[in-house]
Amino acid sequence: MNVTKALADETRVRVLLALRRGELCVCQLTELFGLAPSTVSKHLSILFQAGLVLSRKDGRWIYYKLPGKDVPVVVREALDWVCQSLADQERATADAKRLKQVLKCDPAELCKRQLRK
Amino acid sequence: MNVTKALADETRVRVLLALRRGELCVCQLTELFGLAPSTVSKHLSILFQAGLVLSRKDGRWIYYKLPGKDVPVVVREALDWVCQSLADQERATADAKRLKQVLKCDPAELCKRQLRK
DNA sequence: CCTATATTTCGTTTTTTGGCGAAATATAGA
DNA sequence: TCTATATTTCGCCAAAAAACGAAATATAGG
Repeated sequence: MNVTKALADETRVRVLLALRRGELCVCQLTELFGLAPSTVSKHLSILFQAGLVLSRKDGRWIYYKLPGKDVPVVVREALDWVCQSLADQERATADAKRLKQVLKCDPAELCKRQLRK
Repeated sequence: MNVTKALADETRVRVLLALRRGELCVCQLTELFGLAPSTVSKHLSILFQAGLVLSRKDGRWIYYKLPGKDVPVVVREALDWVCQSLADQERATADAKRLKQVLKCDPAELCKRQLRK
């Protein structure tokens, strides 16, 4: 719905930057940020409503990714801005590093780990 | 400080769009939005901290304006995005119309009117 | 058709933000 | 220097947003 409000939360910007590498499922993002799955899910739904991400269901997993070129100009420009201007901030670099570790794990393993908490 | 948070509030985006025409003082913006002077002042300080506006003191009046080209890329791109993508929304057009009326009044008159409330 | 499990939805609590009015600050002009 | 006044700062309250855990939903695989 509202793009500016969707971008206001730091976690949501971090999600967008993490998705530059390619699609990720909820448990991978949950692991990356160290938040509760329900919290991450909420953030994703806000990004989705704003048109800033797309989702794809694959069995029990739901993958989120950045949209292609066929989106409203507001969304396209917003994403370009985030990716170009906010990408080289401290937090983003740390996330990129941590994401590499997360990607080494099988999503199923991540989910089990999260259940234990 | 934080550009995304500064853009999250609708009033603050309206301020930026109103400033496209040129500088405005606090009482003019106060009149335009129908909010308390202290509220408008707070919004302006948030925009200022984010680097999205500049201010100039002229006697008892303080004028705010959009910055020129010599600002960080994050700020420049954000402003371009707001002005290009958010300018033609219903709210913005109504504001532009109302702003013309406000500009007809002497700032001193506006301030007196606001004191009476 | 069960069971396990990935994600979402819901209800609640905590934190953040936006709003106002009153008081403080600063400046113009008598 | 005194007064009027444009803006900001401060303290408070209400509304919005973020976080969590528990319960609900949906699907894979026995």
